[in-house]
Amino acid sequence: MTKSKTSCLAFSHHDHKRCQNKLLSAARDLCESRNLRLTERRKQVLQILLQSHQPIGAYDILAQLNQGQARIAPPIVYRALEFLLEEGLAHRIECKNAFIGCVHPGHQGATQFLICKDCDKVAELENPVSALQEDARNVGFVIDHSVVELTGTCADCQQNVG
Amino acid sequence: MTKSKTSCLAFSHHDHKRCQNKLLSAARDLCESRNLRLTERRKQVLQILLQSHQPIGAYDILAQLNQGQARIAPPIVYRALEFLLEEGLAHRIECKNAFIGCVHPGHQGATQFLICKDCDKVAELENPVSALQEDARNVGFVIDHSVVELTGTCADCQQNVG
DNA sequence: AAAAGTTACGTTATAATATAACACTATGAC
DNA sequence: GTCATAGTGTTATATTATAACGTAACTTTT
Ligand SMILES: [Zn+2]
Ligand SMILES: [Zn+2]
Ligand SMILES: [Zn+2]
Ligand SMILES: [Zn+2]
Repeated sequence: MTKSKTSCLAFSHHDHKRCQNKLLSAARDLCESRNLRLTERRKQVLQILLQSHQPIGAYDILAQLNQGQARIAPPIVYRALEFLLEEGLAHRIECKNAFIGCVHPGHQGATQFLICKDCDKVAELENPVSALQEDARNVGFVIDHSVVELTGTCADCQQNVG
Repeated sequence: MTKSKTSCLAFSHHDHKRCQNKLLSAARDLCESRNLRLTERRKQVLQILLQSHQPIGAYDILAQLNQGQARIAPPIVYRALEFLLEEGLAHRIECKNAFIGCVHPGHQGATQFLICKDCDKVAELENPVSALQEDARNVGFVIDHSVVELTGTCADCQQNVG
């Protein structure tokens, strides 16, 4: 019960400013502990990802970075994203070609996403996909990476419409 | 056991020519029963998708269609794909931006894919993602569409390497 | 069968997403 | 300081996808 709530951060009302700060600081700690550099660029991109629990496209990130007089190019964004994805500080939402900040940085194992098609918020779960894993094992398939993206309507949005 | 084997067509040695013919003919039946037109174009694209159990990109499909003197353009392919996806005769593999023929046309419900990163073959399963569905229900999320793509190494490819 | 309505196809142009290749700069190790 | 490496910046281009508009083909109605 408590677990579910925690996992579904995106769909529960919370102090998001605190949420952002906590995640940013967790990212700093994680990088320090792994002897990696959370450079200014990487931090900028992570902060943009953490602005909301909605995924954002690489070119939208780029646009935000270029809001001032800066004129940087796509590779800069993609490289920062590459770093964040590798370290598990962000995730790629395949069905949207977009990216989102990880809400439990440092976690091990696979992640699943609940994507609301109405408010566009994305919640991150951490269940084992047990039945599938068993099926895979039965046919001798060794899972390396999983993409589990469930699109639908979150509780809030159901109320607002129906 | 038998179920698993059937589901994992892509990873089991089989008479693929027969497999193709069966699936094409199933597609014809399905369209007829739904009063839909499996036009020449749509059939062409489906046949290309059914050439193998590996996903293929829209532009590769286009290239095949343009092998003769034909010079058709992307929208034609995307429209045929749209039709096939809507009718469940093909699937989109999100993590590859590619498409694959459905191996059990007419099936109801969600599908999961096992994607071998070595031979690139894709098997289609039909399990309910029960644990996840329960989690979703617990937070009041109503699932509409699911993307489940497990990338790894198939049994054959494990032998060939390790 | 002509007219009208609808679905599918074709073409052009362009949008949106992503990467290759190469040069420059900062950082850490010695 | 020199060197090696990792990170950034820039240009150009590849890859994937769709908007917009016109034509052709099938269906339904009359
Ligand atoms: Zn938050
Ligand atoms: Zn919602
Ligand atoms: Zn086959
Ligand atoms: Zn394989």
